[in-house]
Amino acid sequence: MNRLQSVRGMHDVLPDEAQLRRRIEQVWMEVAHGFGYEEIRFPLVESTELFRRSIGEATDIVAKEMYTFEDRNEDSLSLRPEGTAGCVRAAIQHGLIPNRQQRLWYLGSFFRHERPQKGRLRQFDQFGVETFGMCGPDIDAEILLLGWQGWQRLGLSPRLVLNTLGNPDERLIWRKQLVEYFSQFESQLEEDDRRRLKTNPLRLLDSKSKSIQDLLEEAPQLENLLGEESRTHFDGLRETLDAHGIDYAIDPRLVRGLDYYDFTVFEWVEESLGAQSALGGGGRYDRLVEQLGGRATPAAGFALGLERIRECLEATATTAVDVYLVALGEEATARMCALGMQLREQMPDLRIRTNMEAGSMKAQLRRADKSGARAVLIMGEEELSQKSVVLKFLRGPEEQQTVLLDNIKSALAEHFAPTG
RNA sequence: GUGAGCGUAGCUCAGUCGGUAGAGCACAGGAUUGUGGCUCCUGAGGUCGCGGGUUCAAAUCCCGUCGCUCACCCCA
Repeated sequence: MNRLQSVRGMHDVLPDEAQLRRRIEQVWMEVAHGFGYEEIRFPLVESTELFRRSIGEATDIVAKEMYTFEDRNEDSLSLRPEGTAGCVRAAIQHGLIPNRQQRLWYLGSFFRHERPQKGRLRQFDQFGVETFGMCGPDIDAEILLLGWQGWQRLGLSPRLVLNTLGNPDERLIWRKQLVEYFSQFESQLEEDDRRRLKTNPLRLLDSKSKSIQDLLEEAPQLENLLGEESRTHFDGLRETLDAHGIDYAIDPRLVRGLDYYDFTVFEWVEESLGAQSALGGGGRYDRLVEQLGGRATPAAGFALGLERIRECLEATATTAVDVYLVALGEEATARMCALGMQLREQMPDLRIRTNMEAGSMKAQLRRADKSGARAVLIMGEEELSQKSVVLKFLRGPEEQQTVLLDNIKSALAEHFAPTG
């Protein structure tokens, strides 16, 4: 019988790392909160149809990376591979969209059946924001400012890469020109690139193959096809970013792999991560709401890969408790347990760990030391009869003292100032 | 889906020419009875990823498989 293990590409998060993960999540939740965004939660499973219609049939995500299955009613369901589709579906279903502005954020797990590697898991966590009902470049700028504040608070400074994909008409023309251009060189193209030329020619732009990169030098540029609206939008976004002193680079080759983007697209990139270097990305998707059955509504958003962000941060986990409770003998153990409950009620910020499995004084103090506790309370026969407890400090020069049970709260309060 | 490298104790790793396993850290107990950390002693802990093959004998050689890592691909 094989030893049970987690499924491929789906990792456990152990206590050391969990703490850092929680910090990252907290930063983003607080930043979104501070911008007046509201939380939304939606299911991990949706009908497969939803993802086909939003992300696009031809994308790799839908074509070969989804966890798709039939349930007992023979309905085709899929584990969500990204957040935007489900968020939009939920917003439409509950009337969150028409005739108003909406700013939402979400946090959760997503699933893609890809070959795992650094920065790429089959189950991964994302934080994302989606906004509806605002068509100007100022909302594009706002979500970038929101992101910028998050990076600041985490002490990171990923490179912001920006591009515009124009409107669908402009893009269609560009796409045709690209296909024509690359078709001349079809015989020189590698198999992957030839396939892309057929199915998703825009993706040739970010191909890593040398031949493509060389050919791109002379390839038709979308910039030359952009109309008034597209230009004004992009310029407006850039002005706002400049006004806030936010650094960015324009990369005309940034296209992204989901079909629903228009106008603005962007990524935050941290090169040191290796091949999977995008910490997050997003853009504007003005057609998606209508495409999914809602009233036409402009929209913009982004998503961040929490595991990748974690990779950039040092684990400085401190799982230390504050106070460790040591007791000798049955009666003292029971009395100490009660004292612990009392103190947790009186001082809810304190982390108080009770010794289990008895053990000698030596063993208990050793566990206290390992727990990282700054102070320990000790109760034995003597203290029991005196209605007192020994307060001993493990980390500082303070002498240990015997404290009456009635005074223990104030004695602790002297050494553990309430935080936050 | 493709390619390369790697799977030995909880962790990091050693293991020669095939002769059925070791270290450090971590863990538990002790060094005169109720005081942690440092030191010393002792102990516990291993289906050598899994399955098959070759052999008198496999952690070691061969095949398969699962997993990890990195890259392609793709994206967060």
